[in-house]
Formats: sequence, C-alpha cells, structure tokens
Amino acid sequence: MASENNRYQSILDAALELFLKQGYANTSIAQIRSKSGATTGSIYHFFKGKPDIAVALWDQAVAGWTRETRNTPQSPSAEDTIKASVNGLLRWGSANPDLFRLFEELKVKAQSEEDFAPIKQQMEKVHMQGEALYATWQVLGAVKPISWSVASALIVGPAYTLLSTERVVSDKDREFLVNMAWEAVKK
Amino acid sequence: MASENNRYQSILDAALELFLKQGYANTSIAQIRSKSGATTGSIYHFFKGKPDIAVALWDQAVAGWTRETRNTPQSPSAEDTIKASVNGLLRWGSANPDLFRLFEELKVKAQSEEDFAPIKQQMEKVHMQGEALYATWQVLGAVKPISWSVASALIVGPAYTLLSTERVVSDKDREFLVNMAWEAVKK
DNA sequence: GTCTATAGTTAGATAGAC
DNA sequence: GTCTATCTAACTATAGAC
Repeated sequence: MASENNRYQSILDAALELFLKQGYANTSIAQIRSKSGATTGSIYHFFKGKPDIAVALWDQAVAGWTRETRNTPQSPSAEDTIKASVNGLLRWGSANPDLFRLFEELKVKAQSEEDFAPIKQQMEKVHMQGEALYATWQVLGAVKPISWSVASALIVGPAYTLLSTERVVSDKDREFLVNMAWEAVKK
Repeated sequence: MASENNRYQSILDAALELFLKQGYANTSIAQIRSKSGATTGSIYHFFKGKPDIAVALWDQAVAGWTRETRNTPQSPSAEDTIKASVNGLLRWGSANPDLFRLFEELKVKAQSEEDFAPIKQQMEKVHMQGEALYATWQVLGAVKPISWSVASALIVGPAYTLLSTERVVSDKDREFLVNMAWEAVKK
C-alpha cells in the first residue's frame, strides 16, 4: 500500500502542510507540486482539482478520528459520552490549532461551494449519528427533551467558540466547559 | 453626502449584494465593476483592493449595528443585557442568514490574512468592551468568576453554532437559548 | 474623480510523450 | 503512473487621458 500510494500520499502530505501553514485559499497547486515533488500531471491523475485534495484530506482525518474513538471503551451513559466528546474536542483543538483553523475554513466553504459537497455530507452524517444517540438518552429520561440541533449547539457550541477565538484552552477551562456541557442538557 | 459618495456607495452596495449571493471568495472585482456601473479605475481610487472592500462593508455594518444598539435603553442588569445580546444575535442571524454566512467567511479570513487586520481589530475591540462589562457584573456578584473568554463562549457559543448549522432559529428555540445563556453564567 | 485600456501575474487545468 | 510543456482564463492592479 505504501509503495502504490506513495505519490498519492506525498501529495496529500504536502497539501496538508501548506494548508495548515497558510490556509486552503492561499495555497496554490503549484506550491503543492513543488513541495510534494510530484508533477502537475500526477496531481491531476489522482485528484480532480484543488477542492478534491481538501476533501481527501478531510476524509483521511475523519477516518483517523473514527479509528481512535472506536478504540475508546463505549461509555453507555449519556453523561460520560457527552463529557468525553467535549473533552476530546477541546483537547484535540488545543493540540492542533492549525488543523482546527483549517477545518473551520473548509466547513465554511462546504456550506456554499458545490465542490466541497462530500464534506457537507460527512458533517450531516455525523450530525445524524449524534441525533440517534441523543434520542435513546431522551427515552431513558437522561437528557432534556429538546431537538438534537439545539442540544448539540449547547454541548459543543461553547467549546467550539472558545477554540475559535483562543486557539488553546487551559486544563482548568476545559474541565469547566466539560461539566457545563453536561449541565446544559441533563434533565 | 449622497452626491459625493454615490460611486463609493454604489460600489459597496454591489459588492455586498454579490458577496451575500456567492460569497467573498467567489466574487471578482470584474463582477463588482459591472454590477455597480463603476469602472476599475474608480474602484481602485476608493479601495486598495478586494479585501479593502470587505473591510469597508464590515465597518459599515458594525457602525449600523452600534447605532441601533445605542438607541435601545441601557439595561443595567447583567441578566437583561446578556439575554438581550443573545436574543439580538439569534434574531439578526435568522433574519439575515446570508449576512451571517458572509461574516463567518470574513471572520475566518481575518484570523490569518493580513489584509483583513482591521476586521480582526474590530473583533478584539468588541471583545474587550464585553470584558469590561463582565468585570463590573462580577464585582456585583451577579455572574460567575470566570474569564470573559469562557463566559462569552458560554453565552453566545450555542447561539452561534446553531445559526451556523441551521441558519434560521425558531422563536421557541431562541427563547430557550436566551434563558440557557443566562443560566450558564449567572452566579 | 472617473474613465478606457491594458499590463502583469498567477491560477487551475489539459495534451500527449514516455 | 509519471512526466514536460503549454494553454486558456481569470485575476488584481496600473497608466494615462479626460
């Protein structure tokens, strides 16, 4: 796999490095070409264009993230699950501020540009998974009877906003927000 | 003023209309030129470039918003002020989803691109004004003794996140989030 | 202050040989 | 699958007349 996908992966690695450093919009294919060592032809052999590279990176990141969270023991309780998700978000965002910023940029683009549709679909899929989970907690009477859209906004909104402005969140603030997230939706 | 700034304003009007419809990144100066009726020369007489147009629009919007909020009677209590701000954000965002999206796009750009520095400064200024206000409430014992960064994330984070995903928020959800915002920071 | 005309640059993308 | 060479299009920005 490594030998076959060498070029493919080297393009993605170079693109990610550049996107993290200077953002997606300010990165040109020419830069990706020179940094990766690949040629224009190779790049267009593997990818339809610049947006397609961003989508591939998003998919890889999501895949890696999914693999990680699958290894963590399934917490059946709503409280543990919600706290763990906010905790994870704040830890991850604090550890990877550039990646968080890139995700913000791509998220905004995904809302309006057709080329980023796969990212939008991924986000909707994750949203629906959370929705199903929240529905079960609601049946159990563990959480407030509100829509998942509102609930998830209460749960991750503060963490997301804080990361967006501060980029790095202290342990103390993280613990505080984790508890507040649960307080906001528990019944 | 209207006669002097006719061209200036017509350029901004055309730019705003285009930015709202197709986003900042997907709008070219050529489009602004043809829509406004102005010529390239005029545009570059008034503005340094495309980012400068966005900055001017941001300033005009902030100026209008400041004028409006100044007319509202000063609510001395922390509860009224915080509830009013969340209420206003959700009302405004729901009424102007395209404008909210544009602000999101510009906000992200402001964090990394030098040309948008004035927007970044404006945001920091607003943040500091809130900080001062929160400090007085803290002295009065009305709100939790937490940093303004965390407090503001708790207050507007959910509203912001919900607007970002849903674009339009129902009256019921709005009232709910307004109350939750106050609950999150009250002592 | 506003215009026309165009320079100068860079972008994304393609064609065809190997 | 990878390469070189090249294309077209689009952009921002400037120069100079009125």
